[in-house]
Parts: sequence; structure tokens; C-alpha cells
Amino acid sequence: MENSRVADLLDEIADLLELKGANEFRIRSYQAASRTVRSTSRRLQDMIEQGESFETLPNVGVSTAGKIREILDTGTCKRLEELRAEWPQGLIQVMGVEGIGPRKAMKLYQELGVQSLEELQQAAAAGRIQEVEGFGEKSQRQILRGIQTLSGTSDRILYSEAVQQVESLRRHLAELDTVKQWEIAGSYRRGRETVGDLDVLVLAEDRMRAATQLSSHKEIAAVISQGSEKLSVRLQSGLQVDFRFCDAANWGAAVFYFTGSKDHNIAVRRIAQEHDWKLNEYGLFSGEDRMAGKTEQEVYAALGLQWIPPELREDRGEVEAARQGTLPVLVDLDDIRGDFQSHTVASDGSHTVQQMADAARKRGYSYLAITDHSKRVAMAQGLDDDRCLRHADEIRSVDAQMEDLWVMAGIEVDILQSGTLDLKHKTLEQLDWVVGSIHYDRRLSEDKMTDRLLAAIESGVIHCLAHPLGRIIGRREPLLFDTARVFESCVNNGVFLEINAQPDRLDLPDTYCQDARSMGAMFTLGSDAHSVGGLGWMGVGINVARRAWLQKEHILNTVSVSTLRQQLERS
DNA sequence: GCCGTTTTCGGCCCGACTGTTTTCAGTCG
Repeated sequence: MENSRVADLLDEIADLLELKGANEFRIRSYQAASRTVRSTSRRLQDMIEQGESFETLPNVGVSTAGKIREILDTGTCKRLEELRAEWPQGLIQVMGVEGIGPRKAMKLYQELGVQSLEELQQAAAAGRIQEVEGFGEKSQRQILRGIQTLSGTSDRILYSEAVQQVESLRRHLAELDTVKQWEIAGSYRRGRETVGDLDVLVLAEDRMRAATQLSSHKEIAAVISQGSEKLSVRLQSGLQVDFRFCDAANWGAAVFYFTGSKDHNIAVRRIAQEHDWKLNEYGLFSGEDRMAGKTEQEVYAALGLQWIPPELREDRGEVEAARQGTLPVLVDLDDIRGDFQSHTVASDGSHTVQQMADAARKRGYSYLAITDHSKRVAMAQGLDDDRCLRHADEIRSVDAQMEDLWVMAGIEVDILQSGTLDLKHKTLEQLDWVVGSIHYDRRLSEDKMTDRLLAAIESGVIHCLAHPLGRIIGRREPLLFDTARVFESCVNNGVFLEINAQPDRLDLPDTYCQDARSMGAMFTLGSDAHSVGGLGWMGVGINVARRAWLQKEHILNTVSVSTLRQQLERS
């Protein structure tokens, strides 16, 4: 079982306890354990096999360690089953709607018998919600909106979660003697922020035997269909995986075809049609003759195209660029020399400045910006002016000990409702790196929100606008503001736009980056790591940058430390 | 339920907004 699945079950325990009105610290404790499990780079299964105790993990004590072991052994645990028996399963989904927490979910359950999202939707549509004490017309409207947001993405999982499923598949596939070659295609290969299912191409001579071996994967909950071309299964996590069998002769064509996107395929096929050729998953054909199909390169080349990186395959001009030989050289993870957003125990991170710095150096970075929260983010124990400056001193003393890493004294300062910043300019001016971001007062009119952002950008003290949209994928809508004006102001004021690499943020998203880039914007990548493991999210951020056609020269993280110092001195 | 100890139990995440009320509960980050 994968870490993410264990984390899901711990979260479910926390949710059910919350519904019950259990001790909030106990709830938080399960959530903390879940976060640890989710973000740790060690596989729990591996830890068991190597005889290591889960109690060595932060936020995991005797009790939770026992439950994790139980979950790994049996797929669930007694405590969870007890809690599940107490309340309707659907109430957790109801709690997932923005604006509905445990109390409201319980109230609606008790007053209206709402046990599921569907029943919530019906109750809201019928106007019954606003009749309940404590609710009104606005709550009812917000609930309908919230359900819509949820249903838009509920059938897709985050890319980062898919990565874990793929890792598990990878280990299984590596052990099968029937599988000669395999590749994950689809939106996963294109690096999309969410993934609906996995398309796995498999090269095997004996397909029947391969199918049997594939089906033996421990993570499979059910086989949906099985034939000579395709095996479809559903994993325990709910994710569907389609294995498609190919031959060596059409391998490239199949990889091309199943990587998509649909629109990209159509655009490429149109070129084949111009020549009276036919392009499908079995190859490029002139009449009955297969002209190409072994590799993707061969297929593209036969059509007079450069090979197109999967991240660009969205029919956003890449086919024309490939035809003219003008595809961009996309930024790569290897180009990244540092990270511009990270947190420590000074606010809501779980590691110290020293630990974060050591981890950054281990990754081969030349610089790491420590950007803890400012005081407005009270729940994170954000820093006031005094603490901010003292923290900067601490960062600099760590920096002085590091030979080949610049630990940048920074802050993530909140942009308040008025557009002023949460800390004094005099304070911010003493720091190496200032990112500005919005966490509160999210529901302003578009005009007010735009003015608020412009004020911050024009303040002259922020280097970077962090997670500009403030969205959480599938859960929180983006802030409403005039993106063109904001991007333009960033360009004019030399303020970088962040691509926040938190897997559920990925903010700015690719299409916004493309728009901003066309206006001349420059970017930073920030893992927004809240622990040493979190630095690893950089790779997910790179996907976004690549999908946005960004090159090395558009991204500050690719410059050397000396160039970075020069650039920051000038600005 | 975890953590860090003053090693056996107290502290842990708190401030502000929203929508509902008429003084505040619930939610959010």
C-alpha cells in the first residue's frame, strides 16, 4: 500500500473525529501524522521490511504507529471501522464543500437528514437549506457553488498522487518477465496538474501471460475488463489504469497516440491527411505501407516535424512551431540551482533553518530562500517586525557556516486587504528576498483585489508575487482580479511571478504563465516546502513551467549565485 | 494523540471574517 493511501485513511479518521466533535488536538495529531506520511520520501512498506519503527517519523507516536501497521497489514484499522459505523460515509464529502465544516455538516444531517453530496445538492436546490437555523440564502448559494467546484475535479487526482501510484506500478512492472518495455502515456506524461486515469503501454510477446502477471499487482482492487489489446483495472485508491498491449513495430505510434492530447493528435493527423496518409495508434500509413511507427521521433520526422515534448502537446501552437523547427528548449529540473520559497519552525514549517539549508545543499542547490509567514497568518505563528529581523539574523548565521549555499534571509509577507504589507518597509528592506502573497480577505470585488495586488507590486519592496491566484486545485477558487494589469505591473516593477510547486497549488498555472510571459514577465519557482521533503516538489513545478513553454532564461532559479546577487543588488 | 520534558502531564493554533444574528458560532488558513 502506498503512503498516500495510508495518509488518506489517517485523514479519514481525523475527519470522522471532527464530525464527532472530538478533542481538537487529537484531530490535529492525526492530520499531522497524515501530512508526515504523505510527504515523507521513505515508503512505509520499505520501513517495515527494513525493520524500522514508524515512531521515528515526526508526529507519529505509539498509537498512530500501531494504526499504520494495522492499515498496512489489513487495509484498514479497527478505530477507523468503528468511526465509519457511527456516521454516514457521505458526511465527509459534505464537509469537503467550501464553507461547510463538521458543525454545519452535522446540523444539516440532523435537521434535514442530509447524508451525501447528492442530498446536499437537492436540499440546496429545493431551498431547504436556508430554512435551517444558522443558514440563509447566501449560505445556500455558496453551498451550490461549492458543490460545483468539487464536481469539476473530483474524478481526477493530483499529479503528485499519481506519481506515487506510478512508483508502485514501476516496482511491480520491473519484476515481470513478460513485460519487455513499458511507458506511461496520457495526461500523466504531459505533466498535467491532475490526472484522470493512467494509460500504460506495455510491450509483451505473450499478452495472456502478461495480463495475468499484471493483474497480480497488490494494489489492484478490481479488474474492469480484459482482452487481447487492453486490460483495465481499478486500483484500491480508485484510480483506473488501462494497460494497452503494443508491438515493437507500432510502439512509437502507440506512445504518441495515447499521450495525446486529443487536440494535439488531431492537429498532427491533419498533417498526415494533407499527404493522403493515415495516422493512428498502429503507425503512419501510406495505403497499406507502414511508413513509421517504431519510435515517436520516427513518426514526427516522417511528418516533417521536430519531436515535440509531451508537455507542449495541447494544440497551443506546438505543431506549427515543430514544423518550422522553432520549438523552445524547455527549462529542465537540472537547470534549477535554488529555491525561492521555504518555511521553517519559525512559522509553520517542521524543520529548522539549518536542516532546510542542509537539505538544499544535498540537492545541489546554490541558494535557498527562507520565507516564513508574517504575523497576519496567526495560525502559523507568523513573524512580526521584531521576530522577522531576529529570524533574519539566525538565517544569516546559518548562512555564514554554509560554504557553497546562500541561505537567503527572506519572508512571505501578507498583502493585507488594503494593499499594504503586513510588515514595515523598513523591515522588509533589510531582507535578501521578499515574497508577497494573499491568504486572507479573499472575497473582494475584482477592482478592489486588483488595486490591492497593484499596491503591493508597486510598493518597491517585494521581489516576487507568490501563488498569485491563491487557488487550491479542486477546493478553492482563484482570487478574482485583472490578471493582465497585474502581470503588466509585475513586468514594469521588476517583480517576479512565482510558480508555486505545492502539488495542490501549482500557481501560477501553465496557461497564465504563458499569458504573463507574452507580456514579458519573469518567473521564480518555489517549492513552498514546509519540511525538508517538501523541497522535492520542485519537479512538479517544473512541469508547469515546461507546459508554459518557459525556457531557462525566463526563470530566476537557473542563474548562478553570483548573478543572483548582482541582480538583487541592482533591483 | 504527540511532544518534551521540570519523566508523567500540560501544552498544543489563533485572529478575523462571514453570515447569521442582535452577540456569536462556524469556518478558514
